[in-house]
Amino acid sequence: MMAEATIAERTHTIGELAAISGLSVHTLRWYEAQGLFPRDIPRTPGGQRIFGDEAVRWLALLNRLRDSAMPVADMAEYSRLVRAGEGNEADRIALMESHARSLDAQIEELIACREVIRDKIDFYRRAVASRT
Amino acid sequence: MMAEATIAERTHTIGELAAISGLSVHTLRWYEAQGLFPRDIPRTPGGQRIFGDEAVRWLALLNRLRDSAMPVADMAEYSRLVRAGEGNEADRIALMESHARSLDAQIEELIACREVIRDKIDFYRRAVASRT
DNA sequence: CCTTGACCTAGAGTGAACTCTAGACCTTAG
DNA sequence: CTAAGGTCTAGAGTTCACTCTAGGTCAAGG
Repeated sequence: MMAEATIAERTHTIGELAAISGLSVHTLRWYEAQGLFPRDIPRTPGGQRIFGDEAVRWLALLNRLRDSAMPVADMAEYSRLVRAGEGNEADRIALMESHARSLDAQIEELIACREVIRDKIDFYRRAVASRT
Repeated sequence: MMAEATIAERTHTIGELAAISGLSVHTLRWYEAQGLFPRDIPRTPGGQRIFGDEAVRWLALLNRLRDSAMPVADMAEYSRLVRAGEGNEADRIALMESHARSLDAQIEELIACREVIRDKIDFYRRAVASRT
């Protein structure tokens, strides 16, 4: 029983993938044009895109990268490395480590900002309280 | 001695303020046009802007807000509240608390991203190591 | 078959936040 | 007084990351 395949890859239309990934259909097509997929997207005979679960996972990663302010150009560079296949791990590590450093800096910056904001809020609260 | 004033406010030209704040001269003029200063900037008889240390401190705050992704429109709203003077502390608190929540969300998001990136780096390191 | 809704491409348009240009004016050191 | 360099305004231009339009094509239900 269940002899066909161990991993059942589901396929998705671009509309389904949009619903799953939270990106718009327009954006997905634009992402493809920007080279943000690590392999060519197969098509139906009629020319419509067929995405696999691989694409779903890949977009989850891209969403992380974008949410941490990686420029699209850098995501494209990373996609290019993955597309090129094994052997360029050093480049991928370099790219990711550079981004990790940016991420550390962003987090530190935001924590400092939060302190400033909290001080402001405290200050206004006290100003209000002292006018009882 | 020193009878004139207890606080010696230094004045700055727009170029000096740009050097201090890290913003460009163009951006400072644009900020003023967007209503991002809590009071009118005085001018020389010839029409050139005169900034005080107050402006330096204000821009330090704006830089914090901008670095934590507050839209210019929100900074303008905050400036408007400060410009209006005492009495609207509740509004200022609401604005800042809303931003603090956004900040908390951003920080959480970035920490999650950092985990993903670190996992990726570890994965590539192991891939490289296993090819000794 | 036929309709209807999703999909296709190429390219134009949008919004945010700057960034720069042109041509005139101001300020200050010599 | 003059020259050099900073500043002025109004408005155009840029970059990024989408977002939408027009004019078609495709696929699935009835």
